[in-house]
Amino acid sequence: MTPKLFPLVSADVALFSIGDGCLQVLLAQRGREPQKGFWALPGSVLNPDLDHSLEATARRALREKLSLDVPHLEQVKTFDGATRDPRGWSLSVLYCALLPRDQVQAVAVSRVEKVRWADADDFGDLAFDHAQLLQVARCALRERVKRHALPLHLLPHKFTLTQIQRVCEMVLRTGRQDDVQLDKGAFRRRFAHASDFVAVEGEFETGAQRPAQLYRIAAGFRF
Amino acid sequence: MTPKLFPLVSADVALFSIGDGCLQVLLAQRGREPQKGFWALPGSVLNPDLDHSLEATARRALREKLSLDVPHLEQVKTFDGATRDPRGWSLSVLYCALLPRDQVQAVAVSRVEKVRWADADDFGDLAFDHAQLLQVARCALRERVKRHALPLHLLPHKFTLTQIQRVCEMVLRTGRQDDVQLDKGAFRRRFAHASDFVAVEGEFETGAQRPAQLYRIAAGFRF
DNA sequence: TAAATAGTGTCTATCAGACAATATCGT
DNA sequence: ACGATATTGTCTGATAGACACTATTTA
Repeated sequence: MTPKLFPLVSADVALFSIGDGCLQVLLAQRGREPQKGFWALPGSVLNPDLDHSLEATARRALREKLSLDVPHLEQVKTFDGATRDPRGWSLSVLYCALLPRDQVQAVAVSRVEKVRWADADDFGDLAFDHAQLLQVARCALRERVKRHALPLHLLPHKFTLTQIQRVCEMVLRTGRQDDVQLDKGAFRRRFAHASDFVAVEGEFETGAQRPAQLYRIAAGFRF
Repeated sequence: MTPKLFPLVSADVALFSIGDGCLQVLLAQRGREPQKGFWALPGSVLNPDLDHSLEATARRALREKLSLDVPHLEQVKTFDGATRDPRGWSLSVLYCALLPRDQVQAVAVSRVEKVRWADADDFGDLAFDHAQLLQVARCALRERVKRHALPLHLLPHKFTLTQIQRVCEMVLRTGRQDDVQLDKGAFRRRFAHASDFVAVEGEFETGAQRPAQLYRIAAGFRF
């Protein structure tokens, strides 16, 4: 028998994806007290017998509850204090993950928890201090893209330059109405010498227009 | 009697200052097992009865052990796992603080712990995984200055533009030998419209040269 | 006057935003 | 041909690095 956990240590995940033309985040409905029935970020309490690290705790939460495996999980910030959880002194490490929607069957597969996609800028009330956690993760994501990092893991395996740009615009938005428009020329110029992604020679996205070159994430890319 | 802590939760602080012409960090010698006698970042185990938050734990550590109070304490990253501390599953939140040397009497005052200033890029072996913690804090500090944030809290109350520049160069260095030289003109131009600090009218630093205007941190400045 | 450092000005390469021009598809 | 979007090119203003020049002190 392992000793009782005190303080309460857990890992929570802000899992972002693109859907309905905007940035969305995965929420899970709490199945037990406290705050049963409230929506919250998916997460799990540390199990020292199973988890070598809190990142492992986060991965286990996604795997067990959502049958989901994410490539990159990044620590965002730690939230702690005596009053944030009614059970007492608690600490939660917030992680951030990005997934292309076509790799997320979570909503369909999950029988353990009720889950839904929420607009990343309009998600309503959440359990505990999770609204604050989510806002911090959302903001961290926006700041990274502002610093010219590319959220390529929000895109499908193959993608066009215009698709990257649209995704960046969605991440940069601060609300639903906001209309962030990046300049096409400037945006493409930035990647003339970058190596985050590479062209898939001979493959194009077709449509009622000139075909668009398809790209894929370069080996070694993180974030 | 409070329940026994499990996992072991603590807060550690990387306290930077300028001394001996380089960026230094404050180390404390461990006074008890495990790793007694090893040098480590100052820190303390969470005491739920005293600490409302882990930042409070960090402040308490500085206050109790070093008779020190810092204005700004910033969370850097959380380190955790089953093997980083011989006592078992542990978690430590790393904080970063900046202090002008003339406000640090720690080395003289402290009778609780033996402390010393170490070169921030050459600090030798440390207890537990503290060498890694320190490297992460050091790197985070460098990145912030690279992004044009000013580590004004490393400077004395009043300072000259050249002093800011020297401090930035020290922070940007990656090692002792490295010779980062910022351009004076470009450096000053950056702050023509900035509001991080303001001139102290009529006050100058004198020497064997043209007197230099003194500045002080503007109200509301963080970091 | 010389040495030292403060403070300012100039030139240029680079880059981002704005926007125009051209290319290549489906219909 | 036309509409739509991809891709490329041009112009311009802002900015950073390099470096030179002037200013003001002590010795």
